[in-house]
Amino acid sequence: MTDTPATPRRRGAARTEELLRVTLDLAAEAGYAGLSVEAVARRAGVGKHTIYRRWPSMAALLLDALSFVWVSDLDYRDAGGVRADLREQFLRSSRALSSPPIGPVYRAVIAEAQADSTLRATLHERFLVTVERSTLDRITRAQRAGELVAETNLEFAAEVLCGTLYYRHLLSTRPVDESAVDGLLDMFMAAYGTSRPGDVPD
Amino acid sequence: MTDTPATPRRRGAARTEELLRVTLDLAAEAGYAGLSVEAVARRAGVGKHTIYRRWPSMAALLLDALSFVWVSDLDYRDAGGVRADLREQFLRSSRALSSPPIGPVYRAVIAEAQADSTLRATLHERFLVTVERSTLDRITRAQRAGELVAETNLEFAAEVLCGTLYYRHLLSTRPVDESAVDGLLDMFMAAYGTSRPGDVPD
DNA sequence: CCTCCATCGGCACGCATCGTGCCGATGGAA
DNA sequence: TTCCATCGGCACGATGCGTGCCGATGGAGG
Repeated sequence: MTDTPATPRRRGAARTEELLRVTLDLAAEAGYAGLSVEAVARRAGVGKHTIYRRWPSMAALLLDALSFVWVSDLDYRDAGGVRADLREQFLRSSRALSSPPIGPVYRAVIAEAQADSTLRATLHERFLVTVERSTLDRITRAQRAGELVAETNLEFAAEVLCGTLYYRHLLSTRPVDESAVDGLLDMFMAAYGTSRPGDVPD
Repeated sequence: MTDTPATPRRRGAARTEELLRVTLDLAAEAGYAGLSVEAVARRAGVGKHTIYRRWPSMAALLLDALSFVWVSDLDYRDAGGVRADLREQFLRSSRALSSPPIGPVYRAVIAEAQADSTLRATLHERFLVTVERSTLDRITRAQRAGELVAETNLEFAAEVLCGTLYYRHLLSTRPVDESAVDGLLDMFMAAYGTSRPGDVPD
């Protein structure tokens, strides 16, 4: 996406990064509306070719722009119990996902993906699955630590956790706030936690 | 009788219903691509005014078209236990949601909704919340029947159930099949069921 | 320091869709 | 039979898409 090792990019890489920034700026200001190749080119003072030379479509540009700011924002350190760690990460990524740069770009990608199954697969693989996987890693460690019951289908649990949050973010109008995250974790721990229900640590 | 085979130029309500059908046909054949006011007008042999006189935008048409075939497909009868009932309904609506007429139209609405928060609210209220509510009703009855533990936040549980399925349908590339529904219900019953295998209630 | 040419900005094209305006035809109700 | 709301058809300006062509520019190779 940045440069090719065979052909030396002269002004290429700098332009590429600038275009990503312009795309994010545009998204932060105008939202999903006004996100178009023409608009990015106009705003950057750039010919449309300079964009099409790098990305085959607006959707591809949006995906790269998203990668540019959404650098694996989920970083599960084992700081507290599994519940506290999940809670912190969910709240953190929820804040990022609903704030100007990322939110509108994510929406735009979702919209474009509805028309293009290849793009949808890319979106799923590059963002949704990534988030699920890091969540899965964290709860796998929790299972090994005895915090979760042994016979749990952790992959599906990770999907339910992340899917519910994405559902709220991208399809519903409800906010992803503390009560939502707490409710979700209540259900998760009630289903798979080894501590007794009614006993809510952390 | 307006059965003249030449040009039965219908008016009013007849035209409205015909336009909804044409929209669904178009979606079933061409999918999300090719869903436009122009395309519907062309296909129906109709002036664009005839469409704009009825719906303010393509998105509104799509919402009505969706209502036209998605007539509260969730009908929870209390046939078996809560798990069996949920399972049946989830599988049934999943089949409907992924088949030609409804699937593409739903995708189109999702895409349009990303650009219009009013539309997104309408979509949420008219479809997502409706499904959640009928699910909530069923599990509320289950709670009264003693199948679910008393202190459960049922509203949130209904959202998690429906949200996970919608996440799979509309954002991921995984199919909503029996194993997905079973996995989801496993988690739900493990969290809130009163007869939990391997666990000692109370 | 100079030459070369890949990349650059700018402009224009053909196509498509949007939402609107206008016109003459049509057909259901009075 | 008359009337007029609705209709189909056509055209418009605006916008975005993806591409083609131009002359300018500036970094790398000599």
